[in-house]
Amino acid sequence: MAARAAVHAHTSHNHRACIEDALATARALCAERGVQLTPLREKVLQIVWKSHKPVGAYEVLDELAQTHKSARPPTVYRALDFLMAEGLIHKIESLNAYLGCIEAGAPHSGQFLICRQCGATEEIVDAKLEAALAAAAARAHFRPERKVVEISGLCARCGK
Amino acid sequence: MAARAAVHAHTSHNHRACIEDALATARALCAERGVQLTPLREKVLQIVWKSHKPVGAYEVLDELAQTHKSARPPTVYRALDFLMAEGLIHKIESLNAYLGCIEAGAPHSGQFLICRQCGATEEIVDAKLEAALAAAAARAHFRPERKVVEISGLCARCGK
DNA sequence: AGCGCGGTTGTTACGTTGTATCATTTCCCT
DNA sequence: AGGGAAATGATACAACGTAACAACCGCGCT
Repeated sequence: MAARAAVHAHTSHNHRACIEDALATARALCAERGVQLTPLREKVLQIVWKSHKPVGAYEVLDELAQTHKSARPPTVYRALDFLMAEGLIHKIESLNAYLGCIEAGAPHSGQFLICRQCGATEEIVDAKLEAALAAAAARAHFRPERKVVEISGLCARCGK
Repeated sequence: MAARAAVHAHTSHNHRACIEDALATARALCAERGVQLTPLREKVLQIVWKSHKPVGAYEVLDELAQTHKSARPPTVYRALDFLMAEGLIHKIESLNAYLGCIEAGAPHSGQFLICRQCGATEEIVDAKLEAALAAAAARAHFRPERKVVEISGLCARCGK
């Protein structure tokens, strides 16, 4: 799959293309892996990608229900679980909300900058930070499996 | 307040002393700050410190209700909010649970190693990791306020 | 065609986590 | 004693998440 151009949550960009890019990547990945990106799952992925702000499961449900009358909580959670398992979205633990992954394909725990003012959340990939996490775990003889890194504060735009 | 000896969640230690130490530190800190560590709040703090595993709010409620018949969810959440505001406990976001803070006094966002097997959760203080977090935020011109770092996996004992 | 099977979705009900709101009590200060 | 701020009591509800079973659907097999 083509590497997606780095898009910053707080900068303006063609978000329609941003969504399409994410969906195309997802379709390619799922085809390659032999897993089913069903219409329902794709719709949920699209809803999560509607913005660069984490979106709650029940917010997804409300959106989904507009075109999919039978949608219920399990409908949404199953789709979200699938998308997380395939590394297409992340859960933001400190918000109980979900965000499209900018590096789909390489399964990873993301690192996030969450603006408390505007809500925009940027996924960052920082090798030094990753190394520091690994080193900290190693020092305690701890075998890491999942790493949650969520920095809340003010983004460049809101912090001025 | 005296610096607490570094206690590792997974190593055996005199946990009764561990609790007493935490409570004494809390009493001293609150007195110094002129805030009220009421019997109710102290009881909640003690319950959170019962183990080195994060404890859910409703688990605290069940314990508390045994001696405090009028306890309700708001009772517990208010006490937990107070203890967090004073830096005496942390919330573990990925578990929706609470843990006693080993560095009470210096308000900080903790860094945690959470064993998925035994549940023991160790708070670590890693300057390099802290620096990496700050650097990552600075690179994005992001002003950090709260940092959530939770590494899940297997502790030294369980990972053997 | 009919059958069986795994994966997906539908459906109902419920469990867990967290809050809003207002009343009441407590306790200090004057 | 009275007034006010902080803390707690009490009721109700909102938000987040899951268990369990039924129904459906595509596909390979005979």
